Amino acid sequence: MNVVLPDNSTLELLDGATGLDAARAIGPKLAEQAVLIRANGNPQDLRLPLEDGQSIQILTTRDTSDPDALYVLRHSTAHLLAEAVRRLYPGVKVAIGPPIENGFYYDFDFPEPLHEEELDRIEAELNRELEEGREWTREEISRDEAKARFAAEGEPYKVELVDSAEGQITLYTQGDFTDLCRGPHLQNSKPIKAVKLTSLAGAYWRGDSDRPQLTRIYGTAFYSQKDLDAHLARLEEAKKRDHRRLGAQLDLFHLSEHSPGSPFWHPKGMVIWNELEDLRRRQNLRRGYSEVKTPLLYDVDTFITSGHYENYKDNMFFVASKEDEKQFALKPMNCPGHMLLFGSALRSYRDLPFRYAESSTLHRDELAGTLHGLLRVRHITQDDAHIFCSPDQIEAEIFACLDFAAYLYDLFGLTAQFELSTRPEKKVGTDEEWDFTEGALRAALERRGIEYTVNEGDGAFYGPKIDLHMTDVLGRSWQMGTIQLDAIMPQRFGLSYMGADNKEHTPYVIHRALLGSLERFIGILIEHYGGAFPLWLAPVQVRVLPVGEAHTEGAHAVAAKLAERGFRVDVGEATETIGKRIRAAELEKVPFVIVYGDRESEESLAVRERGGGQSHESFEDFASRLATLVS
RNA sequence: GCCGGAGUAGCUCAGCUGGAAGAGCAAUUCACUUGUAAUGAAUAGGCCGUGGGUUCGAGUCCCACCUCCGGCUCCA
Repeated sequence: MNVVLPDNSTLELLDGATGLDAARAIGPKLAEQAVLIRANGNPQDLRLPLEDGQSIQILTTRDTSDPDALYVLRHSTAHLLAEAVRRLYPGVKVAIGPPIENGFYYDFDFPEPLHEEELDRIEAELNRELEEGREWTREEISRDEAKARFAAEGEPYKVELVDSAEGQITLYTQGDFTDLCRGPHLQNSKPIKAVKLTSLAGAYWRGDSDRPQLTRIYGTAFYSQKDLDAHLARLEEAKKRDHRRLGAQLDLFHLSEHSPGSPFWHPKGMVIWNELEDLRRRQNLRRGYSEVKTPLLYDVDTFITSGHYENYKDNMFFVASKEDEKQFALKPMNCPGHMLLFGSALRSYRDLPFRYAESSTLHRDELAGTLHGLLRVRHITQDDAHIFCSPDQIEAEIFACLDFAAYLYDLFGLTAQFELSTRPEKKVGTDEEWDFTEGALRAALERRGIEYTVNEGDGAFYGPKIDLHMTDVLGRSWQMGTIQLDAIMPQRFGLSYMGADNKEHTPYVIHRALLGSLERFIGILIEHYGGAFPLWLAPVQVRVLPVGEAHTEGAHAVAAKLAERGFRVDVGEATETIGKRIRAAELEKVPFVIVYGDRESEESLAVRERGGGQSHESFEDFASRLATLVS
């Protein structure tokens, strides 16, 4: 048979030849260094046979940054970790250990709790295995045989995994450890040059919080120590951009134990907040939305009607009134308020769609362990809107939402990943309704040519949704915008409009937030810009520094003239050396610094840009340059 | 909520086997009057997260709680 090599040449092999055979046919050195084969683009174990006509690419220890090559390296390292743990902790049960982005993990059920300090000991044992060297062997066995084998070893998790595994059951063995595994794996442990166990965490078996919690050990591995060092250095750099660190450093916000999960916005943080609010208002106005304001507090009946009480009561804050028997709740979302608003008058099809916009304070009693700086809060502010429309208006409205989102994300140079979430188990409404709403969202994405992934069963209880996700500096994915199509809640609130046929019809509602939560969006922006905001968002846009006390008056005059033109400007008084004040401005990431001394005048200002560039220009030139930059 | 870790000055952190709470930066004052990333000196600043316990003696050891960090679960 023949296979095609990356240079398009053909390699002739015996029938049934494996990837390793192909490597050997090319050269012994290549065979030694081979870690994985890509057959028609798919990663495949070297031990598996090739097929006639396949195009193949052999990955070696030199493909140190190829994602597939790193995956196989880390997957094999995870198996070495399991071997080491089993040797050090008799009685431990092994669960599952896949490679992940930037590393791998392995889940164990330890007889005694494991503590972080013990990671060093495990890492040492793993390195000892590497020194001894390990070879992997692969075998295919029957399902029953595999179950019997793992049952005999006292590995109940593995037995369960065999039951749910699809296709041929394969085992990989190295040292005295055999694991149920689909592969692929390295030939031997020689390519593993650098290993680090990074952290310890609890993780529920099969991701189910009703099942036992296992101990997860995270680690990473590389083809060279240099790559590991670079990876760790990158992590350190990323931590410097962490919005929680920059938030304090730039004096934007803080969090307090007196109100966990609710940011205190400082004056400088509020500047950014208000710029985003202005942006939201301007764009909503331009796109036909109407600003509304609905209460923060509602009787519980409202949330029973909406269905939120049943689904989310554990995450709501309840409030008692001394005069009223009724119990109240702080709104965790705006939809019921907007439903009541729509239902407050008789509506005509001629007036549809209604686009109610409100950026209101919401409270959600999130579990303590899930709070995370600005990215997961209890006090949440969405740039929310609800569009009440007729069936024939749905498509155009969804298109408009997608375009609006694209406009906003482009403005910040952010790229979102789109996800379509479909009917969940706890859905309300009929399958026919869901077929319609899911179909409408899917069609909108496809007709706009947007790439998306599908999260089956991840929709809201009242409708499917398109979510826009962003990644933070440490690679964690967060939901930003969401566009949801709802056929259910308007029915539950008994909403209707009069149609052209003089009959009552139930409107559809599109729930949408595009920035998502203002808190979270600002958190993402802080990390995205590393605190160096573009001029229009910068809390202080220009700082004027008088060289000496004699220049104080002149500096204030320049500052006042800039403030008059609408720029955010302050003066760094001459109480310290000019060098120190410039340094402070750089650390605060102020976009422009004007040094004002004997040599300066309105005709010639000394302008320093963030990062160090210097120029001389007249006040008028500088002011018009700023005006261009913020527009 | 669950697993593991951490809470010492406004910030970043030291404080060993229990024996008189420290440094740098920031702040304040004084001197210097400054030219593009740190002038010098002095001063002030602490319920060592909170509550309980062990001890002659607790920042240090034990218990509970709170908050934060890394994950898991959850995220309308």
